[in-house]
Amino acid sequence: MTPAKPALTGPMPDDIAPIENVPLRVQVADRLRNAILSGKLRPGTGLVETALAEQMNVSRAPIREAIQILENDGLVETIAYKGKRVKPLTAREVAETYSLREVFEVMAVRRILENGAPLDALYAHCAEMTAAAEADNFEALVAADEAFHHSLIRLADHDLLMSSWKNLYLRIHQIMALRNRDERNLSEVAGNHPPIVQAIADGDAERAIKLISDHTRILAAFDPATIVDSQ
Amino acid sequence: MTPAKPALTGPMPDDIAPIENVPLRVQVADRLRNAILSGKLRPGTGLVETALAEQMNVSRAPIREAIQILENDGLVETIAYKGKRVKPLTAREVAETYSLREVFEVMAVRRILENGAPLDALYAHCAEMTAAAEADNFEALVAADEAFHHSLIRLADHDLLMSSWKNLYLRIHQIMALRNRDERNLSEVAGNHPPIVQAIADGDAERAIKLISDHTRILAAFDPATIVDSQ
DNA sequence: CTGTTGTGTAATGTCGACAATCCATAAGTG
DNA sequence: CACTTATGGATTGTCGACATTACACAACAG
Repeated sequence: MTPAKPALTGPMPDDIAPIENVPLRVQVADRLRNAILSGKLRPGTGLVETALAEQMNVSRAPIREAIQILENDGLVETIAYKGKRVKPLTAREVAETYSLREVFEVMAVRRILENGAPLDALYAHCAEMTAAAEADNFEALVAADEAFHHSLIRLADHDLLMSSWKNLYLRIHQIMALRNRDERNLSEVAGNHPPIVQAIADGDAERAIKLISDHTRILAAFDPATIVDSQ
Repeated sequence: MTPAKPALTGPMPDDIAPIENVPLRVQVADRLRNAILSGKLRPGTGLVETALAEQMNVSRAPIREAIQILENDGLVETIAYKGKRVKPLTAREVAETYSLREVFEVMAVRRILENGAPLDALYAHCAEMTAAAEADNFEALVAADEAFHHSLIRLADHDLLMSSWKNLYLRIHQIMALRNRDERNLSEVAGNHPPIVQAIADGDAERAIKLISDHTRILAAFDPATIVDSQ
């Protein structure tokens, strides 16, 4: 069926890394996004195109487009002829972000219960969390927690929900970076998740929804003083 | 308390219409958005910057930024170095759009029930719908329906929900424009709404949620043949 | 001193030109 | 004939320069 191909085209290490042709605007957007999400660029900080352009050694065009990308992400806002700045983060916005997240995750659980889905990934991330908690590794716990919730959304098999959730989670990253290190008991956080998976596995809709709902709501508690709301 | 101000600053007709300084990119984006939402630009249609620029007598910069705005709205997608096009609309996307809308509206009802809100606007829009149905005015009915749901979301007092819903509703506009005129009985559509308001007024959460849920789900029914999905 | 009016500066908004990339098609090669 | 390699055209990506706007501050008038 498939005739032998010429020998010249030998097997090639397929991780030779194709040359990524990432447009400048994307590179710029990624750098700025990282800065914002890591809290290095605090809410209210002004973003001046010319300054950024000079700093990054590119023209203003990619900078403008990058900032627009971040605007789409909801991380930056523009005031015509005045300037662009990292979107201020009010206590209200934080609360709204978490409440919408709750709705998204409940929706995911509902869909998983209705349509079914393999729960292996969820179990795996639970294990990761437990391990991280025992090792007292905060970073790892946070990563595993995000992986858990990401998997939960993915299993819901709903592209629009996924993209909406991802977009929302950007702000959650920002919020987490801005607020003081959570002094919650690590093992408590880790312990919250397995019952959720169990309830889903049991097909117990009411319990699963209540658990995921409570869980995301608890995460919403935050210290308002850490949020910069500069004008 | 307030000293009399100099007479020179007399009362001024306050509808003197401030000169609107709408950036070109916004004008372009609005025009393109209208074309897409009204179905004149069908999904899959390629958007060539140079052509648009010449056609609208502006340079490519505002065109690019306008297209990016539409990308944020989820109406356009870009393929690097290849082109931009009106995002194809698959049956799956349509279904996802409506299911997410359902979740949003249920969330709104929940919040209204929890926090309370004046329902006058909802009653008013119900009346508009009834009138439109009696006059057999399809356009007016659609407008009133949107106003009803918009008010519902507004009453939930949740900015993020509002912006998410608005963004979602853009696609609903597009879908409605693309699919054949709904042959549903106008008065039936109009009649769906008052019970929802009544249930909210009664504080009957379960009924209100079921009604709004059923209502939005019914709207999701569509004729797949009318959706263009040109690869 | 209060309020108005000018002016300058800094930022965004817009433009036209050039560079980089992809795709299709044709030319070349064993 | 199968496959590779040029080549051309079309499209997006990037750049630097100029236009427009808004704000702050100074100068001025009542």
